[in-house]
Amino acid sequence: MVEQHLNRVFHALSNPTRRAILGRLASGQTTVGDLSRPLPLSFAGVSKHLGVLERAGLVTREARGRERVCRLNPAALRDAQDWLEFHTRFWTERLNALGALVETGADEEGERR
Amino acid sequence: MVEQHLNRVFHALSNPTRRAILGRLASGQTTVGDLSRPLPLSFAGVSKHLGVLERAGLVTREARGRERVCRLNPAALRDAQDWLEFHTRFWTERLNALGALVETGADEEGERR
DNA sequence: GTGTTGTTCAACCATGTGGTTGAGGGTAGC
DNA sequence: GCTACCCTCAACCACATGGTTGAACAACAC
Repeated sequence: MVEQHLNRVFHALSNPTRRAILGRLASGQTTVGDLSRPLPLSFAGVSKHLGVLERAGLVTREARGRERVCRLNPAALRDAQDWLEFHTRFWTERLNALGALVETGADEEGERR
Repeated sequence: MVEQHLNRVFHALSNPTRRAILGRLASGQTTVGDLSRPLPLSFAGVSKHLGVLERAGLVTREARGRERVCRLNPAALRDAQDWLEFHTRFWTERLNALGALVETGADEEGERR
């Protein structure tokens, strides 16, 4: 269900630490260790954040020896971006149309009473 | 601070009820009552959600008599959309570049060890 | 005035979140 | 084998979230 996916992606993005992790990952794949080194967080804390990002489909973790290599998956942002793009465009057009209506004397408020 | 704003917007969008409210609001301004009527939620519950959306700057509430009229503010989506657009583009380009590197025999993994 | 309606607020509850610590499982190095 | 390292998991804590109910307030209707 796409709704569920949107929930997860938006929630994942709502945390600055997780956005930082994504930013870090954008400059290349890394291990969990490298990822957590600069963060003011415990190892396990970072691992939890990665879990959230992974459940949202934004990153993948893959075992390589005793390390875990983390990679970005930009495709997972697609749904969220589509949602935002559609709605900003749609809303803006609607609001412009309403503005035009008001200017011509019609009263939009009647629509909802 | 834009970080703070992103937190709030993404968090506001991470809830399906709130996205439904936004969708409903896209077809015209409404009162809190009209908004909560079709939702399987108490009046106060909807009011709380509106508080979250308002703090994120996504909607505005304005008193009109004893009612509160809710309106969309599409501009507040701008930051979130910009963030997403920049990152999807940036990530995708990076990943394509890495793919090209790998194909030419260079090993990107050396970058982070 | 009284009563009704629209809305918020405060208090509460269950659950989720972001963080910690400590234990433990694999893997690498010797 | 042993030890050291990378990482996850389970348990815990404080606090936020999403929901409820009931009280309160402001404005309309009479």
